[in-house]
Amino acid sequence: MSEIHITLADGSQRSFARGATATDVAMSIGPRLVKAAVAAEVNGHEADLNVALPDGASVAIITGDSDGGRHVLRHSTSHVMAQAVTQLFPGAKFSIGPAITDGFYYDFELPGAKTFSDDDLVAVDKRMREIIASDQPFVRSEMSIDDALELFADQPYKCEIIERVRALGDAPVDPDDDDVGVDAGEVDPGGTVSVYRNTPEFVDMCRGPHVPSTGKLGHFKLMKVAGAYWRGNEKGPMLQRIYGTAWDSRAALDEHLHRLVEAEKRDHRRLAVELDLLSFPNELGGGLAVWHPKGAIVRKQMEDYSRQRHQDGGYQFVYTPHLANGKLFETSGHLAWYKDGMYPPMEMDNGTYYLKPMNCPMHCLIFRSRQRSYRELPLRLFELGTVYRYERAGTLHGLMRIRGFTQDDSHIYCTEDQLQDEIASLLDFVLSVLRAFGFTDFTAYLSTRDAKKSVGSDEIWDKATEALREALVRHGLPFKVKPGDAAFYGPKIDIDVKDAIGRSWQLSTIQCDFTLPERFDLEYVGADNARHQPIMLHRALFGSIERFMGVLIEHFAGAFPAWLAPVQARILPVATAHEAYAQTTADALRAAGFRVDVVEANDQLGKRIRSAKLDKLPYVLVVGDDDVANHTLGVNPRGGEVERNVPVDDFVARLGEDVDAGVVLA
RNA sequence: GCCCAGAUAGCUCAGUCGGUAGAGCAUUUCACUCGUAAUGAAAAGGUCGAGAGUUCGAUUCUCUCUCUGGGCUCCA
Repeated sequence: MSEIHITLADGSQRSFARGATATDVAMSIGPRLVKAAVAAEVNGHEADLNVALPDGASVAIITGDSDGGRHVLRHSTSHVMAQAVTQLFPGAKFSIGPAITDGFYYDFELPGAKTFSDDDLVAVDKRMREIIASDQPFVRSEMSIDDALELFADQPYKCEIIERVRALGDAPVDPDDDDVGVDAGEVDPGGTVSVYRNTPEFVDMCRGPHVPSTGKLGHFKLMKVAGAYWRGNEKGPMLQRIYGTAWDSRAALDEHLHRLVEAEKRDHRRLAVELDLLSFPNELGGGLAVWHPKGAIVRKQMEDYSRQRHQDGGYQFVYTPHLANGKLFETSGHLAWYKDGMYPPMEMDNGTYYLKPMNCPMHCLIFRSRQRSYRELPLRLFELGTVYRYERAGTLHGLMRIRGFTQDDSHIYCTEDQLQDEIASLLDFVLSVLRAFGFTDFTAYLSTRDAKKSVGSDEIWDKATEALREALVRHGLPFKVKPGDAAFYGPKIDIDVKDAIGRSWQLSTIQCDFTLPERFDLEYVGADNARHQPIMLHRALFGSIERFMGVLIEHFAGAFPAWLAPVQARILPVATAHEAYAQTTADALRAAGFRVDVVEANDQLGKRIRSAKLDKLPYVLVVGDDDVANHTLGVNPRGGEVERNVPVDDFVARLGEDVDAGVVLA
């Protein structure tokens, strides 16, 4: 038999000479496909284009413009980078170099503990392009573990990976297991090791597949150098990581780089300064922000809305102090678990005080302040509570990760019977509030126990986890599980939202807690006149006001909807003669409840309009002779066309509608 | 906390191979009074992040610290 039969992706069958490869299959379809092909899927498994196909195989060609294809391009490019680095820095050890979202990285240890500089990056880039120009083949071979250990004898990280996989033996590899997942991509645990050789000198261990030759690559850019711990272990060696991005075409690469530039323009740290919303003065210390008047207006709108919704939702408002005796946090367990994350103690003559890192212990004290009846449950305590956490220096990030912040924090005490309903209605509440701020795309996560980082019995954890899971199922909100991601006191549901340019942010959290009620000896008198322990839910919708503000700034790119905008309309008199009318009109709009300012005619109109547009105001209003005569406005809406001769009353109604439309009480 | 890169006017940045600094925008003033994205002129604005060291002299070189950016780790 000299022919083999191949089934293509569309279901059709073709015959090829024995020994035919996926490249031959692609060639039989068309030359453009050959050019675009980077790998193949053979019987459901990714494979190199140039391996001989078995008879009867199902073959799909993977092209560079698919997700799988880009993955192959990126992974192959990372090999090229490793080769470039080992050429430029003889003696460099390389560890792992996977494809990641939008790109790839490779971790190195350079001889003499050298670190990469930006100049080195330029040199690496140049050498990579030489390697690509020389069109080296990626030649796959397989060998025994012992042979691989010998081949990589001078590459300790590779040897460590091989040894680890050998230690696993034939045990099935769980790609979600952090301890093996990284290595699993590099080595086949079946007892053999596959390697890809580009040159007599450069060979890397890899499961593949790869492009047939380096000539297929080239649309890449090295992005940055970073330190990264070997195997993610903080106690282990710090390797040098180079990140790059790679695409199937110049256009796709350029588009990606353009997206990065656009995302940078939305950066809340930049917009916060440009729009005069808030700042992070060095004098305050790291991770602490001050809110300027314009930012404070946005914040007040957020807070007012939040308070209104909580009031409507049956919450009771409370206030608690910013610091407390350390005994409180011993009782709660926070000192035992998070002392490093708390600001250091203040030794006073009557005890040791700490800034509060959480509001929950104080809310528990409120619950405990008197005997509680089952008739009071669910008891929902709400506070915009400001907390302080000493986040490690390297982790701070604008408003997103900050040391002093205010949570829209609530603790709900309820009976076991009420738990399901409470969580389910809470999910409705969360999504409804988030929708009011313009978010429509949500992802829920259920975080489960990490036995090493938690307190409480298995029974309690199981009960709490099931309650959350059941509520998610009942609610119909799709969710994913994050194993071991729970807080120390209980499992949680996190809600991520997608912003206007598709990035995900974790905002809301609902946490189930059997532990604090126990630690604080909380109890209520039930209908049976006996004492029972309530269950406690922790929840925040914004997460923190600061972080939510940061997300809003980036989501709206600083162009807040009318109900949130610090200035809703700016009136520009065409000339000084129109200023009195401008002021009168501004007063009328203010009387109608709007935030309006006037910029006098000291500069040209065009310049003032430009300035107002850069401030991203919802409306710019121009008033001249006609308007003074007719009690009208020129209306220049953000993102719309200029309208002339709009009666003031009409505009008042219109702005009112805009504002109302922003607060949909869904 | 770890690796790398930074910190110069309110903002964005240039510059000084060691001799105490400059632009644009913003601000103020003057002129212009203009109908939808940058009028012109002038003025003012900086102990060049902080401290120490080397030096006749440090914003510049060295060290430490603080803060920032990108990662890693962490995130109650």
